[in-house]
Amino acid sequence: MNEIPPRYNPKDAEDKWYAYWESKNLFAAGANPAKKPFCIVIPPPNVTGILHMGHALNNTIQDILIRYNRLKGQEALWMPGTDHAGIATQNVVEKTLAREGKRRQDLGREAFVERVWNWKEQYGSTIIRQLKKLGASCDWQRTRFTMDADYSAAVTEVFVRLYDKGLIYRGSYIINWCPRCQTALSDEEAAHRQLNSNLYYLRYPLVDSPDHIVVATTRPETMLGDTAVAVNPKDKRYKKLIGKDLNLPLVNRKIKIIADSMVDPKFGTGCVKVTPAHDPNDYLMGKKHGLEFINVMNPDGSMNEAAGNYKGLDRFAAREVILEDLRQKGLLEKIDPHVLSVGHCYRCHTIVEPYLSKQWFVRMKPLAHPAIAAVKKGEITFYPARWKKVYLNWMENIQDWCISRQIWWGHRLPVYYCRACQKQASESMVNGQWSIDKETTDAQGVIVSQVKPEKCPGCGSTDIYQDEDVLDTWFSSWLWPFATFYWPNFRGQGTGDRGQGSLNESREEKDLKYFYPTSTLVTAPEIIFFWVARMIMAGFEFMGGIPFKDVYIHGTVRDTEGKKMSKSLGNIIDPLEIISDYGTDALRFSLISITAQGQDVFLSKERFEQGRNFANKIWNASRFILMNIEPKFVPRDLCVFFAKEELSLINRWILSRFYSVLRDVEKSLAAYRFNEAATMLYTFFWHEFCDWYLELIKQDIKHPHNQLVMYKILEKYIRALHPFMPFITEEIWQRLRECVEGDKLEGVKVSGCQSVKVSECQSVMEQAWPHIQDQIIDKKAEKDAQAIFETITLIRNLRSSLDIAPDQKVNVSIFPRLKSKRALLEQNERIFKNMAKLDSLMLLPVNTRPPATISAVNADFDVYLHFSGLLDAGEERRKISLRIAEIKKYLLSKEQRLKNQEFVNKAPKEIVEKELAGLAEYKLTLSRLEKMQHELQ
RNA sequence: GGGCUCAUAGCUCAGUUGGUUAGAGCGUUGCGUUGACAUCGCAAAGGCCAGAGGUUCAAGUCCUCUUGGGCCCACCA
Repeated sequence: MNEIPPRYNPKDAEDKWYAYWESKNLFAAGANPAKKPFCIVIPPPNVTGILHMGHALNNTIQDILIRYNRLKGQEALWMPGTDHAGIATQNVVEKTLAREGKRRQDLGREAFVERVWNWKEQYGSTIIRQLKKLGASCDWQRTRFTMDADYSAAVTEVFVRLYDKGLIYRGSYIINWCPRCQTALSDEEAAHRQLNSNLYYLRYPLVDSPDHIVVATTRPETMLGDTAVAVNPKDKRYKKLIGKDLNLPLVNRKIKIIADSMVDPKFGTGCVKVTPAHDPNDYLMGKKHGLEFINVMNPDGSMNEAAGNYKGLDRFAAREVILEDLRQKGLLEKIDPHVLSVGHCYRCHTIVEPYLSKQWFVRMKPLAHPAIAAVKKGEITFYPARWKKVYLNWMENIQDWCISRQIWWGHRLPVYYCRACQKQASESMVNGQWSIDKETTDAQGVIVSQVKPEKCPGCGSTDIYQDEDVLDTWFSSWLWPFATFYWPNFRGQGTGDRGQGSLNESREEKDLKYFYPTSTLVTAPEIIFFWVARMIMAGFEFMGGIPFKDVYIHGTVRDTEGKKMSKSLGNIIDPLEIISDYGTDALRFSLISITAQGQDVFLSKERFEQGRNFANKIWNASRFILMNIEPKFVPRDLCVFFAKEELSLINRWILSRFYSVLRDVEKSLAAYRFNEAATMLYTFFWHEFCDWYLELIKQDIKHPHNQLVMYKILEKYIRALHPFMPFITEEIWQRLRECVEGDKLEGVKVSGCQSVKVSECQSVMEQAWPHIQDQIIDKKAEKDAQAIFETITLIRNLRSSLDIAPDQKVNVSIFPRLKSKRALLEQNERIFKNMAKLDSLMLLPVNTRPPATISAVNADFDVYLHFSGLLDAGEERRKISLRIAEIKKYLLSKEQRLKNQEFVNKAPKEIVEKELAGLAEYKLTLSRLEKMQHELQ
């Protein structure tokens, strides 16, 4: 046999097997009526994306689900792709332009977009390559991009349909404006953060009186756009001032004092300056009271003409100058420190400005309705369940969605205008149909059409131009679960090769029918509003039903301080570096085993050592087995073998343990408790299979029973571990296959529904997840073996307390307290001798301490270790009385419990019986200990 | 203002519907390296489960409050 190195080298295995899987097309999936579908759509990473720990966690979870369900015999499709990420990508390309000293305006729109495409072609697949390094088993041939022609067509069609239904409208409102990106943002894109700021108290003089009133504001620069001051109508302090005129300082504009119940008399001075063009509340008041809307800022955040002397100053510079000017005029009453939460652009972190502008919106309430009902009814389940509440709370208070962006990279709105008649047109048109009443506020003269109209349907002019804006990136992402299947304009005709159905049905259409709704969506909590909620709404609106059944929300990856890992904080741990240092499997396993359901993950580099060490352990155990498999070994069918042969306790024990663990792993995976599944697999392999089983059979490794069982457990275990650690399991599986080549391996090939010999499988990926064999689970064997192991540990403990060298043999006498346990010792004498390094094991006929021994007891046995030298009787007595005190404590608690009539009456029978059995056991142990102590007197 | 979440061993965290003596990894202590593995083995030490009440035969687990972290939402001038 080939030499196997004593250390697992991930680099050797990873690229090799990934290429192998791809070359065998093992990730591909398609409509297959013979199987049940299992589908996950990837949360499409930004094309500008670089793999970070959040991706690593997110995609590891998805890959585990996909690989697990694939092994379980489902048609498992993991749909991959990337997101064009409008603002983010535009920013990246603008930065590269800046290095050449250019701005996008220097190139012009067309050339700039061309440039972004070039950038995408060159760098856009970085994240895909990195996902492959992670082992992601996506069906890469299906890789989609949200700006692909087909996908864009879906986006356009959705816009037109919603407009046609009256669910999209254009209007002037206060939106979140990023002065750096110079675009509108949705409410979700303006991330609120606490800021230590000030509350400025300004004096506004009354026109007909020497008095003034005081307003409190956090943004004094907006006072230039004030067109009123509002007080609460019930506020006695100001009642008589309502309707009076004020002289707005610095601007010398006459503004009125108005009354509005929106004003909170308890905040500040109870007087609010009203700036309808720069604040959402003021906007509402402005509408209500017919105030003037004065915009004092340019799109870049500098002050405009309306700001008079302050024109050209940046908003924050203007703030300082205005405050100083007010101070000099004695109009700045005071400044109080004030904490407030301020919106920041989620792409560039600039403070957003509430800004009045004309934008496009989606009316959300009608869309939300079925999406709320679906989650309430349990059609969609959130894991962990608490996110359901968060989702519902948001959905029930949903606001209209601002979808237009003033950038260049993205899907352009399918909205056109006629230069010749736009001013006159009073109607809007959708796809050639004029409609009059759209309930839209500001849509006159609008032509909404999937393709650019050749001439104006109103006046016949050909002077038609398209709206400059593009759509919010999420306006394309929300279609991801079905637009990735080429909805609604399926391409090919009758090309489906696996499914049945109409000949005219394209392969894509069949796939969509087969895989939709998808199975599970795996994502992070911060995406629930951006994406999850909107996908559910889009699912109902366009597909008539839910887009996925389960939503698994995992935690956020943080550093050891609890801070979110981010490049700007400089606290990232690069997954690729971990892969390079420890291997992909180590990265995956470590990540998954520390991610309790939905809890945030606090990461340090050391955490990955556990995964690396585990991989190495698996490697060496496999190496040991491969080195010890007999050349003529035939891997017979385990179940047949088990039924026919009389197996030793140890073999029955490990087989039972394997299937017990497997059952628990399945349960945990079904409940999305990945860490639990990983930990169970880890503990079983390391601490049961390696520490005990392999050590136990070492002496007799050529025995055919041991040969078969060790081989079978390893081979099955490898299959069960594969979803978690795909590379090392493939490497070992291939070596096992090689080692028993020519023989019929047990198992069922996954593809197709026919049973196929494993020897025909070319990868562990084609194998089936091990089938649980209930008849092999043997709780009695597990308990007996446990008793033996505990006793061996007890003897080792005694040896250790006497500093007996590990290789020095000793003699032990044991008294079994119950006759029924005697056979355990007799039949497994060899095990004791090997594992505890015994010269002899004597079974005591009577319970009397042999001379020159130290003792210990457990639930079943009294153990005496013979040694040469003098017994320190005092020390021995001390040990025993400690133990007696301990046992008495337990005994007492049990006695009290059992004395309690209510416990006996109300507790379930099994619990009471357990307590009774425990009581008897402790009594027996106690009497033994007391006798021992007596003998020592 | 509303909601969520966390507090368990020196550190980082598990602990499913309440049920014997609360677990893991790392770290610590002692012993051990000619054949699977020192990325290892054997043995050990280490916990009033944040605090206070309550429900229950039974609470780390359920309820209420308190203290101290973290997060999210809201039209906090």
